Formats: sequence, structure tokens, C-alpha cells
Amino acid sequence: MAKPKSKPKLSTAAARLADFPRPLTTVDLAIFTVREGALQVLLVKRPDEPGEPHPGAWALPGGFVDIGRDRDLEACARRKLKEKTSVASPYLEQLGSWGGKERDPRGWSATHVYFALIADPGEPLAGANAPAAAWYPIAGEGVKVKLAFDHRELLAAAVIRLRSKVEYTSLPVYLLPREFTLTELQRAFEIVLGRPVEKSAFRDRIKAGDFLEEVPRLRTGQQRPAQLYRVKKLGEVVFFPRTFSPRKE
Amino acid sequence: MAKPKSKPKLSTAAARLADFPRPLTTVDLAIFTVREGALQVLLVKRPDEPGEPHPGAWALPGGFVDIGRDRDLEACARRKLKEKTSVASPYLEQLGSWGGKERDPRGWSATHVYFALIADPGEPLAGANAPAAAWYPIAGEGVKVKLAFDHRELLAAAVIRLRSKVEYTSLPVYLLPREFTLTELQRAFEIVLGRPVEKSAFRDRIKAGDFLEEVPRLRTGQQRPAQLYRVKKLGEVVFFPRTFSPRKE
DNA sequence: ACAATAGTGTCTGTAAGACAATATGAC
DNA sequence: GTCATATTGTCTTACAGACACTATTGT
Repeated sequence: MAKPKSKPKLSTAAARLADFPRPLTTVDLAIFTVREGALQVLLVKRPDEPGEPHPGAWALPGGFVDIGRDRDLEACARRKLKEKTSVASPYLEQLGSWGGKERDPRGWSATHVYFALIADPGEPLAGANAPAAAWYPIAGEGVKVKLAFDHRELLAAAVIRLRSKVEYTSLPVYLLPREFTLTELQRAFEIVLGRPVEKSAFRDRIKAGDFLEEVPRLRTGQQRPAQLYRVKKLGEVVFFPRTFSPRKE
Repeated sequence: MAKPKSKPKLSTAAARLADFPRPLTTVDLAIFTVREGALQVLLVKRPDEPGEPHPGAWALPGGFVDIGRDRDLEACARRKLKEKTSVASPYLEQLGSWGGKERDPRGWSATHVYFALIADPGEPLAGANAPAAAWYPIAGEGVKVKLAFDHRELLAAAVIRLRSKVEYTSLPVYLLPREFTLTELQRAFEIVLGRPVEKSAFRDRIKAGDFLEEVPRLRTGQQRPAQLYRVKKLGEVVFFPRTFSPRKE
């Protein structure tokens, strides 16, 4: 077992490590829900303090990774989600990462972006020391307000990914409360996709997916009551064998 | 507009920035090709020097982001791809990022993982000062050798993503040389998916996708010559309306 | 002619698209 | 009963799965 690794130069690993200045590292979140008949995303106002980039601008919630508190990236994302919504999301997925010289005036930075789906929690809880937060409806692939950093791009990617996955997965169940009717679920699909969905095909598809169970309760209103359902296993996502409407185009 | 954020402490932006030690930041690559009838991935040997983690172990090619040279993460990935293969990949996609306290003994680290598809370039070019590199066939969701860091997990994610996308996209064209026959393309699909694909359905699907064009040349052999094709627009990826074989399971 | 692979055709099954029909509770 | 919505059914279409058939070259 010869170990011919005798290089008494300064090219040790430690020396080479020091050669690489480290980028700033953050985690950002695109938190979606369905509110008031629209797909909406949670935004926070950037602090208005000296030295802060984009003071007062709206941005995706997020912030620096705290290597003392965050065991890993997902834990960091969950922590920030909790801070912003006080709600544990049943669905959290990594979207990707964006990094570069230009995206933050404070220097080369990389952000790890997650997207979460939650049931409408009502007005954004102005958490204890949380900054101002608000729900914004998605229009096209973004929101009407200008966003800080490259968050317009991050949000667009999140919206595209969400729409794309909704074509062939059961994701929208996590935009609704624990219990819902099939019609409400269909509405959630339609709201995200931005187009109507065939009722009969929709129901066949959901039933075939076999991821919902009836709860012994009905939603009553001015008309025939509807069966309430809920997902069997929280967090589960079912893939459908085809996308919705491969129509001509 | 009351702004009760009067905390004349050292909580300026600059001070807060300093509060966050920065994680190590790297980019890793899963570079796939089809060689010798198998899906293979390019691995490199970790340096055998003192202080280097996992000396001599196989790993995905990658390394630290160089914030002086790399304009952004993708540029960094392309640079490393070029260094390892001297080949410009027609297909490079971000897979995701992994970060945490435990994955690198040198400290809290985050890696941005890309995967690339290239045509078989032959034996890995032992680049000038490049470390030893080798193609390893994929078995299951990984390779037979032990990998450094959490690269086993990263590779598994890459393989899963590749297989999944091959079910409903034209990705395998980028595992082949510029020109190929439909049978060769079908073989590439089968090799990645690990199961046979119906010839007739396959050809219908490819033709319907309309992303290939005939080149005025035939592949000759011991039998009936076959038409050669190539992708119309390099880098283009077509999504099929259904996945392959939604068979019973 | 024969081997071997290229390429096409035919039949079937599944699930979506379109749209109609029926069911049920509030009033 | 009427209204409004829930739920089911019927018919058509698109495309994959299975498998057979035809085409074209080298030998």
C-alpha cells in the first residue's frame, strides 16, 4: 500500500479551497394557492433599510441559508415557509437554482428555489416580526408588480413548471383544503391551466388515479349536495397516463 | 405610513450579511452517452492529495464555482463539460441542487447539478491536465463503483430524471451522432428505458413529432439500407402526447 | 433464392373530447 | 314542480400495443 502522495508544495487542498471566494447562498420560495378564483403567489416587501438591495420592492419570500440552523437546503426552505405562512405545506418541491454575477448587487450569488402549494390560509398572517406580505394573482407567467432581483424569471419558471405538471399530475389537490368536492377540484385544475376541462373525462381520470377517498360528509348549498373527498396519503402525487387535451394546436 | 422599525443597532444590511457564513458552492455534472449497447456515465477519479476528501474515489465531474471566470451557473457547467469532454453538448439541463451540512467534510456545501447528453466520443480523452476519467455503464439507478460525497444520490436522481423524460420526450436523439437511422434511435430509447419498444408505434410517434429530417444518405450494411435522419433544430426537444406503454404494472 | 433488416399495415384497447341524460336537495 | 348543480352514460377520436406483412439490399 504505497502512498506516493508526497507533494510538500502549497498546492494542498486547503490552499486551493482558499482560492475560491464563495458565492452568497440563498433559498427562495414560490408559494402558491388558489384564492378568489385565481392562482395566487405569496410576495413579501423587501426591507427599506440602507444598504438593502431593491428596498421596498416585492419579492419572493426567501433569504440566506443559515448554516448554523439549516441542516440542508430543504430544511431551510421549510423553515422559511413556516416563517411566512405558519402553515406546513403538504407539497414542497425543488424548482432549481439560479446563480450568477449579476443577479444580486451584493455580489456573485446563487439561490435555490422551491415551490410550495398550500390551501388558502386567508390574509397573509403578518407574522410577529415578518415583513409585509400579500397574495398576488398570477397573470400570464407572473404578477403585475415589478419584482426584486431576477425574481420575475424565477416566478415565471415556477408558474411554467406548475402548469406543466398540472397537465399530467394530481398536484392541484394541494391547493385546496383537506376536504373538497370533485367540482371544486376540477375548478382548481381549470384555474391553474387557464382553460376549461371536460367534466366527464376529468372525473374518470381522477377515479382511475385512485388517490382520493370519500369522507362521510356532503357539501350542501343551494342545490344537490356533493360528495366530499380527501387525498388518501398526504403528499402523494399521482401521474396520469396522458396529459389533458392534446388538442390540435 | 408609520415605520416602527427603529432599531439603531448594528442590524444594517452589511452587518447582517456578515452574519451568514457562506457555504461552499460547486457544480457537478452527470454526462451520459450510449456506448457499447449501454447507457454510460462519465466519472472522474478524485485527486489523491493530502486534505482532499475521498482521495482516489470515483465521482461525477465537477468542482467549485469560479466567480471570477463563471458568469453564471450554466456557464460554469459548460466550462466543466468542455474541460472533461472537449465536446460541446447539444443538451444540457439543470437537474437540481443539493446542499447540507454533511455532504462534504470541508463544511456546509451546496452543489448545482446538471446533466448532459452527448454522442459517444470514444474513450474519455485524458485531457492535458485532466484527472483520470472513465465511462461506467449504468446498472439500476447507479454504477457498480462506490462514489464520493453524495454522488450516488445525485446520479440516481439524474438517471431517474433521464428515464422519466425519455418516456415522453425526444431526448435520446442527443445520445447519438448527428446522423442516425430510426432503428438506431429506437435502440437508444430501449437502452435508456431498459425495455423493448414497439417498432411501428415508435415510428409513428417519431414521425408525428416532426423533429427529424431525412438526410440524402443511407446506412448500408449486410441488409436493406436504412434512411439516415438528423434533428432539424439542434437542442430542440419534442414532448409526445403520451408516455410509452402505460401498461398495467 | 435466402438471410437480414427496413419499413408499412391492420386490428384492438384505453382513455380523452364532446355532449346528453339522469339524480338529488333547496326552495 | 323548478332550479341548480352533481353524477353518470354514450359515442367518437387519437394513439399506443401487438403482430403480421411487404420491401430492398448483400451474399
